[in-house]
Amino acid sequence: MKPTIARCEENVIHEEEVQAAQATLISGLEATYLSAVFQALSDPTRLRLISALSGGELCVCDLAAVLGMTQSAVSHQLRLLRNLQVVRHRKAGRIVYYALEDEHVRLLFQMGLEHIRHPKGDEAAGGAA
Amino acid sequence: MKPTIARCEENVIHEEEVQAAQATLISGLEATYLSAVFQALSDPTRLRLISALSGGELCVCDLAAVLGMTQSAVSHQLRLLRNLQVVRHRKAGRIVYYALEDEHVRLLFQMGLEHIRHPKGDEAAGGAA
DNA sequence: GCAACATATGAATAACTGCTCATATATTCA
DNA sequence: TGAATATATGAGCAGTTATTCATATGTTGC
Repeated sequence: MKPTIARCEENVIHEEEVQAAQATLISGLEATYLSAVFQALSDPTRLRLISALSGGELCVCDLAAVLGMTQSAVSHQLRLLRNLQVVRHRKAGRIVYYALEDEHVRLLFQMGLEHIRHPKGDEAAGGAA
Repeated sequence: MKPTIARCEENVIHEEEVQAAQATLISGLEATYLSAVFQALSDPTRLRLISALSGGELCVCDLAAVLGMTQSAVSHQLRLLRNLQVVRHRKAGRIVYYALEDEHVRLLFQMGLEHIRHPKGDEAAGGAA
């Protein structure tokens, strides 16, 4: 980058910058793990579930009521979050209560929310609430 | 929740908890905006692009070389990131350089990476690098 | 033990997504 | 001006994803 010769030579402008980037590049495995975390947070329904649970434990039917969705749709999403260990659950008879389990997902959620609610000066205006 | 009567009455255990959750629940619009941010970060290729760009500006062909992917695949992803204003670009003749633009995406990326690399004690073991 | 209840699960489906392949577009150079 | 170069774009395609609908599973109470 910033080459004296603005020419992609063999599809690479400057071998040094490429190697420097590769040296610090996250690994394929890190990318896979990290993408799974963000993917958990990439669906509006799941975000709203996490938002509801951030106030404390709730059962499936209450979650369905809060979100205005069917029990089944909620259950499917909870299964996904459970498998990712974002949430934990406990049974009390027929009732199953869910709670947030993964603290760093909670932090990512809160940070993301804070940013869309209060964009900084250099932020794009895509997040005004 | 924590009801004396463990019975979902009309699909809601405790109307109070449901209303409390709804009062603080993120709106559908907030969920949509927030999910877009996390979705930008939910693909391994895009994460690796962001990782490469976090070290500084790079051109498309260098990015393709760094990631070991085709120019086309990289370009498509850059278009998406551009449209989300995660990256900005400048042209120097035929060469197009891309750089990270959205500071809060950068912070989310860094925080997420830090967490998978250094899980805390209460973290699930799904992120060990 | 059977009916009621709360939730989980599976199949289907429409919509979505990332990459390949081809080519359009913009820039440079002889 | 035409060829070469770097990148953007679009169609196609296989794989993925969220919800619906149906039903399986586990728990409770009479």
